[in-house]
Amino acid sequence: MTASAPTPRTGAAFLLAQLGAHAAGLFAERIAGLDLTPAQAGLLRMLATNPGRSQRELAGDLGMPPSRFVPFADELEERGLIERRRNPSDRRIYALHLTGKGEKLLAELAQVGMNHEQQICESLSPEEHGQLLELLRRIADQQGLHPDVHPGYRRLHPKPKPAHDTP
Amino acid sequence: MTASAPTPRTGAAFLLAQLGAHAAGLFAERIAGLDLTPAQAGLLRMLATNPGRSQRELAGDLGMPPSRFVPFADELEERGLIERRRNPSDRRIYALHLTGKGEKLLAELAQVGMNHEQQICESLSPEEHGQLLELLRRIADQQGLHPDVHPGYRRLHPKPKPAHDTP
DNA sequence: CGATAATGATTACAAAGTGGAACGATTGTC
DNA sequence: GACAATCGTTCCACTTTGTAATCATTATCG
Repeated sequence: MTASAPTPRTGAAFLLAQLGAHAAGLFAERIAGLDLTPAQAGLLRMLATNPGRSQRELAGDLGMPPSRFVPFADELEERGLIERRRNPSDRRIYALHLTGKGEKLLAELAQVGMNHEQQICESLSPEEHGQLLELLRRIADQQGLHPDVHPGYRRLHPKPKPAHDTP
Repeated sequence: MTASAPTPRTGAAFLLAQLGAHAAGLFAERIAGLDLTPAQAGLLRMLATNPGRSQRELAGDLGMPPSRFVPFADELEERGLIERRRNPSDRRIYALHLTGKGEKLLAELAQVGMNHEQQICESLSPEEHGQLLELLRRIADQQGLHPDVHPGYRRLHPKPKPAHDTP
């Protein structure tokens, strides 16, 4: 076969971007069954691990302007998944918390995440899966990525799903 | 340290999505110096490896509707990077080709890609880098991903670069 | 202690991005 | 030779996006 390739056309960085978008899209499809977007799921997880933060902080971590965070949180609050609590010492701030319903949904979300993980890593042996995890964690750590947020959360609506059954 | 984690909060799938978005964003910043978006770079590469295809085909691979592909290709043509050639046997079709200028830019792009790869995999030994490549390729292959396109190409404008020098 | 600046949440709004439908031109089918 | 299909393109309504202005509350400071 031919030898020299001008570009490493399938370098690790490109594969990461490609697989990342693929995995993110697949995950978005899965959680659409729970009426959640990736950004919404991300917020729920953030609130679970770190409750009581202000909206501005959360918006910052999600990479979206505060103005768009408001209706974003509104919907989740109307659905009874999160709660806005006033801070008595500083009444400007809304401390966001997960409701019981929100925690329940988060549990379902965890299950979905497990299935998703399995689907993505289907072609890997348990040892290889462990290897991959370690390599990815190392890179993520060295690149200074926070454990809960990724830049893709900026986008609210992934897409309205042109399904495969409507002719 | 604490033991049970309700969710594999840093599973491989999540890390892939996170790192993928990170790598894609970083790459977008790099090629912004060449006045290119990821989608534009993707098209150039597609034309290099597979010239003469129709606009509809290319739009399909890029995941965008033909209506948006037209101005997208227009700009690249105005900049003299690609060429629309009429097919004598079927005058409906425009066969897209890379110009000399386009090939030249693609070479620069390859260089950028190498630097980018190095930056992402900085924390890995050569052996580990090879391991990662093999694992990612296996997954990508099993997930049915084409070697040249990834779903992130759907988006045209990555962002207007909020630089770090303008107060 | 009262005026002023600063911060958080929210609203208003203009600009841009997006996909689907409609339109000529050309080609395949029968 | 009429009719459906295909390609490139234009048109357009709809949504998404970020910035600026607004209101309430708190810190600063003379």
